Amino acid sequence: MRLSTKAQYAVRAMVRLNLEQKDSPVSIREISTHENISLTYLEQLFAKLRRGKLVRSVRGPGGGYILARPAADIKVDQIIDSVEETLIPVSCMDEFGNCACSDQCVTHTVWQELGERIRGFLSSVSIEDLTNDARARIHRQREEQRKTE
Amino acid sequence: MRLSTKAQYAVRAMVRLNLEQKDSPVSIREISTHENISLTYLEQLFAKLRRGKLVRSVRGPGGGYILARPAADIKVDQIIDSVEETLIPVSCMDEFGNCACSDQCVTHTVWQELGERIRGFLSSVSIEDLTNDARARIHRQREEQRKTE
DNA sequence: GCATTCCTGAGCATTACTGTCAACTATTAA
DNA sequence: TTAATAGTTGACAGTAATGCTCAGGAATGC
Repeated sequence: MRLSTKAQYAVRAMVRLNLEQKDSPVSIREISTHENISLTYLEQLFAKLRRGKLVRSVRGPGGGYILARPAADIKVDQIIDSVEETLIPVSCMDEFGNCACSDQCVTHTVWQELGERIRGFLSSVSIEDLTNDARARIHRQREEQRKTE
Repeated sequence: MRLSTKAQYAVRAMVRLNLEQKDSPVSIREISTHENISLTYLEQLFAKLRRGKLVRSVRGPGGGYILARPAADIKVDQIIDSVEETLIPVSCMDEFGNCACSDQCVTHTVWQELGERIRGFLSSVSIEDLTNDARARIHRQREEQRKTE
């Protein structure tokens, strides 16, 4: 029951993009350095994020990526959808809860409800939330570092 | 974000065990037929369920497995734990929410909370619940079949 | 003792994941 | 126009996990 690193990377990259984004686009290289993710792999992920209309690309010198919408309007479940990771916990079921099993699954209900809870939670969390959270954590760590010095 | 079939099989097998269990033990063969799961594979799963103290085994002719506790006291998360599937969505985090990442994960919070929600939900669902649910579904299907005849 | 059932460990094919590589296209500064 | 920057695409390969089989062994009831 693990999220693929692809999905994790995508969320981290989006948060980082929002952290670094001021007025100008943020290059993939910058995100790669900060998050320690392979540059070529990030290219793949951002292609998908662009197709999912979560980011826009700016080409040419000084180019990079920018969020396509305000960070508060981008939810974690949308990011995961964009990189084509499913949030449905079993493979015999589609997104509407229909089950492909020939005879009735005796366990249908749990998985359906579980999927709904997972999506429900992830659709309630925005990039903005996570960015604020990250800022607070970075701040706290600096404070503690100062104390020990 | 898929549950392994191992975990799904284990839950289905437990529900089936409760469905078929009257006074005498239920053999793996019986469960295999009903749930259409390979017999030898089920043997592996039941070995783990036994180690997890969710079932007890009775050897010899007429033997099989019985639930180690009342069905209402066996929760789905315990079954999944027994077959060694994790409910933590990311690999850098342990069950207490401690993160192994060298620099701080900017996305730590979501995954931790998501994991807690998943476990919270699955620990609220018992084998008894699922069995009742399965009985109701079987009943409903029979009714509909009668109508179309 | 013999059939039935559980028990155990080794092994193996397939798939999915993670990432690299190489070539290409688009945009812009100079 | 040309060089530089940056994104775009598709093929592919190594690794790890998954899902499952097989071959035997051990306990038990009749």
